[in-house]
Formats: sequence, structure tokens, C-alpha cells
Amino acid sequence: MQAMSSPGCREQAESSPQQGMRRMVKLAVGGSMGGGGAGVVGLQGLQGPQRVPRPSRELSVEEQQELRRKINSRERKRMQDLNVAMDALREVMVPYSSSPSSSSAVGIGPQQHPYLPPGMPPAGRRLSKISTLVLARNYILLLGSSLQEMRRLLGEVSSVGVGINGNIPRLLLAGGWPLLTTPGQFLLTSPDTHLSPSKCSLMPQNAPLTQEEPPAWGARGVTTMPLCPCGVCRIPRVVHSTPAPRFPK
DNA sequence: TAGGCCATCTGGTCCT
DNA sequence: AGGACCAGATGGCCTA
Repeated sequence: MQAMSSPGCREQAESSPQQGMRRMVKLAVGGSMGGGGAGVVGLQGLQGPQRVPRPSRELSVEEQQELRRKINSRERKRMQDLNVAMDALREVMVPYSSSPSSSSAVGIGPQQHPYLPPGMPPAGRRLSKISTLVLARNYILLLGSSLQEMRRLLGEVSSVGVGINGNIPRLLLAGGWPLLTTPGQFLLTSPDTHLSPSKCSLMPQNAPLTQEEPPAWGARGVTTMPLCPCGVCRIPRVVHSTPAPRFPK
């Protein structure tokens, strides 16, 4: 799985409870341990008046160890779930996630993506978490821009009375989606201001518009559609064949 | 070897 | 009270 993608496979170090316990016993004794410098003090260690109040019931060493093991397991599970979600996001960003650990990238060789933002790792290497998030954000913004461009074109067609029976779906022309970016940033309501190639958030400033075939955007569970016709992003629309769960919280 | 990235442990805080 | 979430610390692995 993705959590095991790290060559070191660190999970195995603690997969055996005994080893984890050894580590914790060492911690409880008071030595500086491996993970968690902030955790030098064990559960029973905080005794100052300003610290967390003691539990109403003193726990035995075994109970403390069991509790700590339980908490660690939960935290590990939480982080693993987070990594699963991160890998799912990487799969959408297939051209960049081509490490052997990413099953979706099998068969995709290293290649330079023309829209790779500065600072991104070179193609052929697994995307880091931060790169995945940044790229996903840019991709979302680009999709919003494409949608606005499509609306603008439909509006032009509508203004000259051309269309299917002269009718354009109102929803497409309404442009009512809240295409807000992060607070303080621009609102994607004016296509003219955000759709020029120089404004494309995924495109390097000096990258020429080519008519070459785009990289293979496709992943397991993802269907690639024809290219966006706007000619700006040239990124295919992505449709999930299997809707992702919503992870209710 | 330094730096980047990551998994894990841990204590604290917030929420239900 | 218990679980979720967060951030700091630490050590391992990998690459340039």
C-alpha cells in the first residue's frame, strides 16, 4: 500500500507491539527516545501544578502501556487514512506520480509535463505531499477557468442566436458557481481576466502553446474525456467512474 | 554528507 | 471520557 511505499517501511518497526513497548518503556524510564522529543515525559510524568490534572484513577504500568499503545494505533491509522486520501489525489495527478509505489502510474514513463509549476519535482518521481496539494489546487483553479471559458463561448453563441433550437441551458450561462479561491484572492467570474495563457496558473510564463498530444492523463477509476476545447489549458476533463467516498467526519 | 521527505511517537487541545 | 486533530521532535531512507 501507499504507507509502505516508503522504502524504509518504517511501520514494520512498530508493527510488533513488543518492539513498540520496548521503546515506550525506555521512554518511561526517562531517557530521550526516538520519536517525540516533546514526549519525553510519560503519562505519569507531568506532576507540576500547572500541568494536566492527573486522571481520577491511577493507572498501572500495564494500563498506561495499553492506553499509549491504543492511542498510537489510532494515530497511526489516522495518518494512514490521510495517506490513502493523498494517494487518491496523486492518482488524479497521474503524470507526476509515477513512482513504483504508485500502482496507478505503472506504464507511465518519466516525462516532463509542460504545465509543471516551478518547484515541482521532476516527472518520474512520486509527488511529495506538499507538491500534490499545490498541484491539485492549481488544477482545480484551471478547471474553474475552463468552465468560465466554456460559459463565455456559449454566451457568444447564444447572442448570435445559434444553438440547439436557439436555446442554451440557463445553468451553463448563469455562472453562479461559487468559484472562490482562498480568501483574499481573485474570484473566477471574469473569464477574460484569467484565461489568457499568461494567467494560467499551471502554465509556465514562457511555455508555448503546442498542439501536441498532452500527457496521458488517466488512472484506474478515472476516465479521461476529450481535451478541453479552450486551447488554454488543454487538460482533459476527468470523470471518476467510481465516485469517491465522502469521508463523513 | 547535507537536505528533503516521511513515519512514528507523544502531549496538548478541542469536540462529541 | 474517549476520540479526533494538531504540532513538535526524532530517526530512517533516499537523492544530489
